[in-house]
Amino acid sequence: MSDGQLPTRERILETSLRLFSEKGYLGATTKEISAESGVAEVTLFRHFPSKESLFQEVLSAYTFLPTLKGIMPSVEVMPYEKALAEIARRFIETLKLRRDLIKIMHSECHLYPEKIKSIQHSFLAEMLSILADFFASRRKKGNLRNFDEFLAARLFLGMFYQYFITSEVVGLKILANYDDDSVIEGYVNIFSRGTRK
Amino acid sequence: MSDGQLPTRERILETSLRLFSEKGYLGATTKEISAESGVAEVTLFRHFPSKESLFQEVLSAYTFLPTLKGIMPSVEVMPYEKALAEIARRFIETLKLRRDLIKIMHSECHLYPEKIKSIQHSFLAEMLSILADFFASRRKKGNLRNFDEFLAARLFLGMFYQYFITSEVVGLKILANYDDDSVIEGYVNIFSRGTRK
DNA sequence: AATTAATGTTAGTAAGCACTTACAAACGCT
DNA sequence: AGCGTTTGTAAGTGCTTACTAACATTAATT
Repeated sequence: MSDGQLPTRERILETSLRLFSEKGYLGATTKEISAESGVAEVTLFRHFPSKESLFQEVLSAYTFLPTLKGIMPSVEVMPYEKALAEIARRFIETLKLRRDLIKIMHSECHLYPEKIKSIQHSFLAEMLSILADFFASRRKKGNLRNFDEFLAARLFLGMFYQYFITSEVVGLKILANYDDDSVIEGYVNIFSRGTRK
Repeated sequence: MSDGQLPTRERILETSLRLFSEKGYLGATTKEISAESGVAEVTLFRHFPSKESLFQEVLSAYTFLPTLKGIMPSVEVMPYEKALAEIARRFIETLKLRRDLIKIMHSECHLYPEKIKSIQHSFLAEMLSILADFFASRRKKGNLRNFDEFLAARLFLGMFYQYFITSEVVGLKILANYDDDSVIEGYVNIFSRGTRK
């Protein structure tokens, strides 16, 4: 084959991300990780001094900084409900892209609390403040009634995050007959009526 | 001592519930479980033929059937928003009571997907239908506008479940300056305005 | 051609794991 | 007193784990 593969280190990191998310930290063994990476086990330990440091590096390597900031300008001109739907759509899209990492954080958050918590916290905090700012600017235009912006932001992100986790991570198809778009539409409809004047 | 302790089997189950929820299935060892139960390791294996069967029995023993059905009559006469707040309060209360079990299901749902999924599914499905009925009966009275009741029920439970998980299981105090009651009030306020006429 | 760096192979370590066997001690019941 | 049940102690099974040491191989660079 024409050697189109990643360097050893990245291959190990990618395989680790997948296996950790599938089997958890304890369930994924260094033997299996190295085998699936196509390297000898000793090579893994030459790149990462221990399994724990490998895990930490996986978390660091694939941290996703929220891309929500980038879409805010484009929804600026949309009507309120349409803007909310677009934000939700992009949010779910981002979550799906990082599904493996989210699975890890979802199932191993008790093992490495400080590391995972700081990742989740910085992610959530930035998202919340962006969204809270959005609500504040819409209120200035006179579209919204009075409510706590941070609480509303958390409610908004939380309801979609919960939808994502339940259907994509846990695999519970409790709303099997609805697709993403109709859930978004239904949720956003209730939320927007609950927040606008 | 005056022997005020549970029978051996129950003690092992209780300790297992705690340790599985703290360390996960793989992280909790039979040695530690038996030690913390105050029994010999061999006694554990005399009561439960394997670690896996012990885990299954923990899940079965502490399954909680939703007590939400019992509170619906009492909220019948309340005004809409007050009823929603009471339902949310009781829901969170129930979740807190079963925090350990929920932690297990939260972190081990990849290990025994079929068992855990069926527990979560039956729990969720019953909750959702109770709540959907509640919405339907309120609409008959002319209080509510038209919306999909199941979608709304899932939104309602989901937003509070997510709040519970984030603050109680993950330990993320992102809304640290709000207590349960003000979060309930804020969420319910938006939700009720979004669903009533 | 010689050197160097990255990797593979093989064989191992020590520890921990779920789980077992054999036997002794304590207990209630008749 | 005798008997059955439950438990504890002690020792050990075979397996897997994370991790290592010694040496051979490959490939690119000088």
